[in-house]
Amino acid sequence: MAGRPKIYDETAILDKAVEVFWEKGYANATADDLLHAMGIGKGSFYFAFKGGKEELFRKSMERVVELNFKAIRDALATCENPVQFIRDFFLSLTGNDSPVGNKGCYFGNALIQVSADDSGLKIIAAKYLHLLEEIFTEAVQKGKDLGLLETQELAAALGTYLVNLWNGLNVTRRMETDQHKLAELVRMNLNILH
Amino acid sequence: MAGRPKIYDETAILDKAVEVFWEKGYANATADDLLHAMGIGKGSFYFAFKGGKEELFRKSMERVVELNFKAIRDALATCENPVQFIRDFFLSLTGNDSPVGNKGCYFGNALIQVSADDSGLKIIAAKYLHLLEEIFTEAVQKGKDLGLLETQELAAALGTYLVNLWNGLNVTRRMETDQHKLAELVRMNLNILH
DNA sequence: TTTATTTTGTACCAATTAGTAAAGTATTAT
DNA sequence: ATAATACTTTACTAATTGGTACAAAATAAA
Repeated sequence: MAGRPKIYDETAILDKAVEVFWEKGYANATADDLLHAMGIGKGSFYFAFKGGKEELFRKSMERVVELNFKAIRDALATCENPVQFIRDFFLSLTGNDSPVGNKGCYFGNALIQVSADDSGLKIIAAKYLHLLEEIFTEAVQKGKDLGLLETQELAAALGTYLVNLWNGLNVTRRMETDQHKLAELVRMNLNILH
Repeated sequence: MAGRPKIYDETAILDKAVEVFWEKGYANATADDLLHAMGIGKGSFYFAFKGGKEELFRKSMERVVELNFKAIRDALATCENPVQFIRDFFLSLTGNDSPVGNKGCYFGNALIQVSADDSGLKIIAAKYLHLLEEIFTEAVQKGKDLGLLETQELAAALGTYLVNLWNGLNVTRRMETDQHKLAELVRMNLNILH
């Protein structure tokens, strides 16, 4: 295999694209915004991402799953108290220093920002949110198996509950900056884990 | 006051604009889309809405509040069981025939779709979501006053809880089409009203 | 060194964007 | 009728959009 070598790191520029999409939203992020942030020219871009903006966004979603969801799943797999982990996870969302910030959920945003004709992207975003739901469900099941939960609710139902809480918080955070109210809101919701 | 009379009904074309914004999203709705749906020319449009798309959206938000939130508030004011009203309200969101459909919340959508530089619109959208929160809070307070609720939680905290549920459902509906799961999700959330 | 292969930079393009300018039309007040 | 006002139509513009074409450049293999 011969040929001129790439002068950029594929995942590095993908991370830059993620930043732009997350900050500006899918519809508002222009090709120029993205190219500038990625630091590559049009030729390189359309060579690497033949599908243009849509393909870039698809790959950026994969990257976000890789970076964020896998990390959560791994942490849950190794931690000894998955229920406490979930509590801490949601409470951390109420702070100013939240990893999510006020940028919201990458996939929830996508579901709302992507135009109707790009329904393929929406389906993928929904799929990844279902993955998050599964992660929550597994954590709850593990908590039950360990005898940390006495609730009669099914683990799957609680997984749905938690992904809905996640979806809600990512919107509510944008209308409500009072951290105490947010923390109180999370506390009330987490009462379901008993 | 003299002058050529308008040949269209101001609120009628506003309703058309609401449809387009709700269907396509703020960023994806082009001036052409809007003008075509409203059935007026550019001249008339920029005459009636000097601020262009942004002003149109601001007025469209007012219109949605007028049509939707005021109706909820009025219904709550006259109904005899506000708690049951809230239960019915949320359960109705889980059906296919939901008034919200899969278009989501006009204001939640706005918070996520509007670009960062249009922060004025976001502030207004957040304000209207706070209005919804107040409506929920009042309903809960009324339920408490009537002795329909024995919970120790404050009405305001429950109002926040309910607006967060609203925000969550409007996203979760887009990833989860199974109505039974949605109904179960709502049931679990409404257990907090006891 | 030549050739094949892969990547990059530049110039270009057609379509669409939001928005303006201005001439013309329909009405009321005088 | 005439003038003042309020609205509409049409044509235009300047900028930006995503995307393409293609020659030049950088490398590995022959």
